[in-house]
Amino acid sequence: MESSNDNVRAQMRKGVLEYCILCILSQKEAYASSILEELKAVGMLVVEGTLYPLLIRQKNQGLLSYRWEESPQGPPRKYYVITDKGRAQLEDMDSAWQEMVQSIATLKGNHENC
Amino acid sequence: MESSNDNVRAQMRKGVLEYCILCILSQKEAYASSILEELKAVGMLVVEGTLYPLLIRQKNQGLLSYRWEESPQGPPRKYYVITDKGRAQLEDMDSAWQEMVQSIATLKGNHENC
DNA sequence: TTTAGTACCTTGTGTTGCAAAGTACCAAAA
DNA sequence: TTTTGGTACTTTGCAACACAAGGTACTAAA
Repeated sequence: MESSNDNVRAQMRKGVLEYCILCILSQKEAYASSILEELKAVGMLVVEGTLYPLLIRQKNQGLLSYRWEESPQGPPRKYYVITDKGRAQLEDMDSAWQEMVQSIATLKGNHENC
Repeated sequence: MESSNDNVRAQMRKGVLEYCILCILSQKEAYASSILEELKAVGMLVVEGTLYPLLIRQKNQGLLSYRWEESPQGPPRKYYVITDKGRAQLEDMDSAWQEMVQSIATLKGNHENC
């Protein structure tokens, strides 16, 4: 049996990834592989099969757009760009995240033994 | 179209609810309705159809056990109790949660405009 | 021409939260 | 007694999601 630890983290990541993507793209344009690198750098491991459908979903929702750009090496890259609608959603998610952090802090405060 | 805000929060809750339940039960035994009240009190709104299957899952995983107790009014209550295995998992989730909070803080640090 | 590296995409599976509806116990009112 | 309302637990069907695995395509070097 593998460590249950991995599964715990995988479950917690759900629903937060979309927030991370918008956060990254709010600063600068990026293509999928570079986003994967950035997430990996902060300890949020994600795989391609998760990220690509997520980017496509966010594009279809109007949160992102993209443009193609030549790569110095290899096939062209699809650079994603956050839209105004995406920035608005990011603000919503920012509030939602902070509220959730607060909720759990309160729960832990009520139950010191956590 | 309804506020996208609700959906944002619903998505973020995923994977964190299990953590909240263990946190609440780590302090004292509780039955489903009282857990719902406590979650509502800290702003983590959940409905019955979510909580009951979750409790059953955790019980089947050996994280919880339960006992029946008479109610002063109405049908008997199913009091859930955290097990040693549940406490171990709670420690894992505690680490996982803190790491995720840190990851997002780092992402936001890298991108001040978030 | 073949190989290696980079990049993007799709399919199938299992898990999960939720809405909605159902079952059952109890006590007070009709 | 029967009905009503409150409390509590359960189940079913659905949609969204992360992920594993496999696939396609472009480029350049061997």
